[in-house]
Amino acid sequence: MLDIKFMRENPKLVEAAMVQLGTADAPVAEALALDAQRRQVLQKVEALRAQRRAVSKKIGRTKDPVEQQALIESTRLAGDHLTALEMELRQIESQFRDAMLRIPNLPDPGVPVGKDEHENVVVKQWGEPREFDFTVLPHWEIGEALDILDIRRGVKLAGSRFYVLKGAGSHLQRALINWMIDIHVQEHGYTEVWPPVLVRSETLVGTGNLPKFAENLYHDAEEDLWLVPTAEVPVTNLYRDEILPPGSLPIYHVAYTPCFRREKAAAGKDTRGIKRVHQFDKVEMVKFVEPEKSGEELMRLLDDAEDIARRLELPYRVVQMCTGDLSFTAAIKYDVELWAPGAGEWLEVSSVSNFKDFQARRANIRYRPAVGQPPRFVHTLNGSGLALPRVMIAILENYQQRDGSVVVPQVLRPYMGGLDVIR
RNA sequence: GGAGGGAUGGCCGAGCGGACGAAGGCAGCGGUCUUGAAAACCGUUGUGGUGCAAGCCACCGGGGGUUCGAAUCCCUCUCCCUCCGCCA
Repeated sequence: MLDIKFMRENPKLVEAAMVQLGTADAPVAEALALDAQRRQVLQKVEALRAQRRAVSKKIGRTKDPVEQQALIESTRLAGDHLTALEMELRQIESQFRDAMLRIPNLPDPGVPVGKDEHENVVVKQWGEPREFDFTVLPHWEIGEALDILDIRRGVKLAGSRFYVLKGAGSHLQRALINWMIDIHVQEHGYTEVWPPVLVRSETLVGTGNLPKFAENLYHDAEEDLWLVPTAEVPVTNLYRDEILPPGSLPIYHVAYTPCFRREKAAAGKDTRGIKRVHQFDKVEMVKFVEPEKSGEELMRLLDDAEDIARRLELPYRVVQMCTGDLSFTAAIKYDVELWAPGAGEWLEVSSVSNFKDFQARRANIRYRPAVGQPPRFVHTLNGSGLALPRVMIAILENYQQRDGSVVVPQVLRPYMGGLDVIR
């Protein structure tokens, strides 16, 4: 959520930002009009309430029953008027809030301006794609041949875009999760969290997934609970409606969760393999920091994600999103992409964003800089560290050998009982 | 799932229709005293909205209602506790 005061003072700037984001349909003008209306009605309501309070106090003090009755009669009509106005105010406020919740975050001034993903900027590349002296296979062929990935049976159980890992495939996944969390906790300074993966609507509003992106989420109507699309949702909301005491920041959390995405919009895209599925696993990093620090914290968060790719010795590149490809909530965002030789493409395995105070406003997450000082909104950031199925794809495709076996990355071997080759 | 009891400021806890943004205690902060500290004493301490400002308004778990007036009465939701049932 944007700061309404900032919007009032800089309407042109906000409108211009919406054009850059390619979301000129965002209800900025509507929100501003509702805000003006809201304040107008609010002033009337407050004046009437002040008046009512004064009369009521007088009624309480009046001893003479006749005089008291006269006062009650005189103010009854004003009361009805007030009730009507209050109802109007409530309606305006709810419309106002709804409009505010549908306006995206403003891009950081440093974000390259661009129309869509074609204008994203590759800012870094690490590692050399391996040269193969045999025909490289895509991960689904490698996985099926080794009997560690069973897509057909996954589909039997749950439908398209579901899969089953088996034997060393399952073990590799478990190893990756444990190893990644250990690195982030022991070497990057994060505190581990194991949150619920079913959450309430308010939780999803806090991170910006609702109200706008309900169609991408799984929802249990009976209990009104939602399956999280990422650990970002429960972990960011950990401190919703709280004022963190002085000295609390920065807070770094890392969490593993399964992630659930309906991806209705993506039907028909990336249908082969496990690149785009409805349920996947992910290790996610979330930071809560002071506003002045979020810029540098973003770069460190990005490096923490890259570090995982480097340790796995997987070639990767870092791409900065242009304005047109920025997510709804991010002010600035980088993707880490692993090279997948089998499919011949770069796979997004991490999306590292600074949301500044956008989520903090929605979720009402504040901190007190020092005793006696007023609270301020924190800045939130997050990044995958990393998304499992695509790391799995990259490992299978990069580490494949002529005979169909797959070498286990050095760093994972202690987590796989010393196994060095899956065959 | 069934029966009952609760939710008040950072914490504990009073208030059950008007004098309550809310007694009292604790904690915190400032001060007096002290070589320093403790004790004692005095003072002070919530969040937000709105307005140029003085100020005004809102908030006693959330939302709605009754009333001239609600922390207090009614409805509803959420959460917590006790007992029974069920359960990995």
